[in-house]
Amino acid sequence: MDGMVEENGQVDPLAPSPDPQGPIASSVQSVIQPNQQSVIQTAANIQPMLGKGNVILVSKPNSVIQTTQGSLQTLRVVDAGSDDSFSEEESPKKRRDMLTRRPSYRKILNDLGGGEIAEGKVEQTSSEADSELSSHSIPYHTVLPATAIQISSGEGGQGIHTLTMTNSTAGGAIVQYAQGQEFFVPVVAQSGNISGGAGEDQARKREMRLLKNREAARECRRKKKEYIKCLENRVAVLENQNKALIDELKSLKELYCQQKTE
DNA sequence: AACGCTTATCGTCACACAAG
DNA sequence: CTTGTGTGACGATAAGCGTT
Repeated sequence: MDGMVEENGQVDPLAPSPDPQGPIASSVQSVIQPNQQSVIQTAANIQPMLGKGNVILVSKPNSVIQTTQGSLQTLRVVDAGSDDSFSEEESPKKRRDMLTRRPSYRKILNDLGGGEIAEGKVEQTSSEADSELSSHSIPYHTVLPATAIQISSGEGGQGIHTLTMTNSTAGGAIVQYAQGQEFFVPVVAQSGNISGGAGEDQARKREMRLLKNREAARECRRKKKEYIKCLENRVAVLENQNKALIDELKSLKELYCQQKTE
């Protein structure tokens, strides 16, 4: 569990881990209902799900973190603050926005302080980038290993960054890198052909847009998958809660009947 | 092995929306 | 208004699987 519980009750898997050691590798995804006692469940093979120093914000005490092995984990209850909480009197519009609109990728990046990609982001290996670029007929050159240059982008500065090449063509050249990976410089114009006409410029822009959109689509699908996992997990959690409440009601009824007959 | 079906994944397009 | 981004929709492709 490396996400902060959002004010709308969802655990944002993209949120930064409070653990300074970085995100936990597990991918527990849970949904916590606002203003109610909640249960966080983990998959059977994921434990411990909370690293030391992780904080979960819930607005109700007595919430439970439960694993499928039946073990409970201590939950540090922190006052989430009234400003961020999801009050019952929230306007329907705002409430709907909160429930239906997930934070944009840009906002997530801003929240992360400068471009940390979520832990689920699959870093593009050199071979993948190779096939990616070659499959779209963009010639490229391997320039140098990434370890030769260090670029700091604040805490957790990892992920794909876009740099602008000063000696590039008007459209600029994209330099993508991932930690430990190589740099690739897409060559969109052959040497001596840099001053190409408007048609080439259009084609270059289109190529850039397609490349960006391709990556955006990937990211979008990844987030969508996580969101669906969250919903599925929520179903499981609510079913368990429902079952527990039914059992509790049953035992209370029996107890009541026993006392009544005595 | 060949075929058909299902499912997952990917790239692209079109559109809505936010920011400048 | 322009530009950039996120996402739904659509088609193409590959992989897995059962049937013949």
